[in-house]
Amino acid sequence: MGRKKEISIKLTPQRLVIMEYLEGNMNHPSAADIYNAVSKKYPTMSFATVYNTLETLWEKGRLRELTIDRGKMRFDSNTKPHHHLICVQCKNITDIHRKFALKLPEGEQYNFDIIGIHVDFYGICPKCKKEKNNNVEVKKW
Amino acid sequence: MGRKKEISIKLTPQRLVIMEYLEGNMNHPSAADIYNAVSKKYPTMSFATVYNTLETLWEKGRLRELTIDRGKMRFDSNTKPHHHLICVQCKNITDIHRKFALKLPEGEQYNFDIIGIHVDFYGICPKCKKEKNNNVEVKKW
DNA sequence: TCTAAAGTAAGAATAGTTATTAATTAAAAT
DNA sequence: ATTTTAATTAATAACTATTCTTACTTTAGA
Ligand SMILES: [Mn+2]
Ligand SMILES: [Mn+2]
Ligand SMILES: [Zn+2]
Ligand SMILES: [Zn+2]
Repeated sequence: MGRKKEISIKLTPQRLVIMEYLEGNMNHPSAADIYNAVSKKYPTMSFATVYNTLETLWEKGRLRELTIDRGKMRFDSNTKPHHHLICVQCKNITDIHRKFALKLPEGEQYNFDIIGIHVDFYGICPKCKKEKNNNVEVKKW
Repeated sequence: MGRKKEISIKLTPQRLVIMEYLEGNMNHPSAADIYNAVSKKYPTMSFATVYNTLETLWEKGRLRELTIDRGKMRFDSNTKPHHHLICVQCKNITDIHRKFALKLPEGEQYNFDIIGIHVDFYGICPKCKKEKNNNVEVKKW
């Protein structure tokens, strides 16, 4: 199942600082999150380089792209198969590593070659439950 | 579980033609898909009206918004709880109505109020498997 | 029928992402 | 160690999807 390709890319300082930031990062950052963080360590970093590096890492199987968040991509350096718990209010994303028994129903219309299964749990996280602006409005999920 | 609110909105011709297009539509169209289709029946339709109507229908619980597709929202007029089978090549989305037994692991960090669970199966659909440009490149999933 | 609140259309504005290109650089070849 | 070259970077333009603004129009209730 592991389609991990050889990681043979030029090791530029820009790529190294981005990879260091992503290593073990559990926050599922957006491209802007990554740019803001790595700019501190490497001030001439450009947005294009962040996107290029993310693309390269994805191609090499070192990164997962999440389409969970409305309007922007989120990136996941945890490439082990896992699922997510998403707070619809603060958009926090938590990993769930339990494996679920999920089988497609039989049927000709389902004759897919399956390459991945993602389970998304949507809800309100404990932190958001506590806050006063709790019931203001939960928009868009 | 059904938080279906009263559908009390002004019945404008624009809304009626959009609702008619969505009624029973299994294609999970984007806003542009909807605009292109309803413009034929109602040529002065504007993009803003499409977005406004989709927003209203969503607020009334008559529409589900899918974040499955990179870069653009897809809309689902089937509001019954169900899951999806997504072709990573042609981006076709098929409904799966089987209900799966999915429980969050116990643990304080998982103390969410769960409001929805979505399972996404990713793969290559039968049609795309047949086509010659099959192995050109499967980008982005 | 009258009125007020709500909705529409056109287009400007914004956000996120991708494309372009000249200059730079990592790493392979000598 | 130097040269070579193909890959990478930074700046910024372009693009796509979505949201905002505003003057005008319309629905639905009084
Ligand atoms: Mn994750
Ligand atoms: Mn569906
Ligand atoms: Zn939260
Ligand atoms: Zn397909």
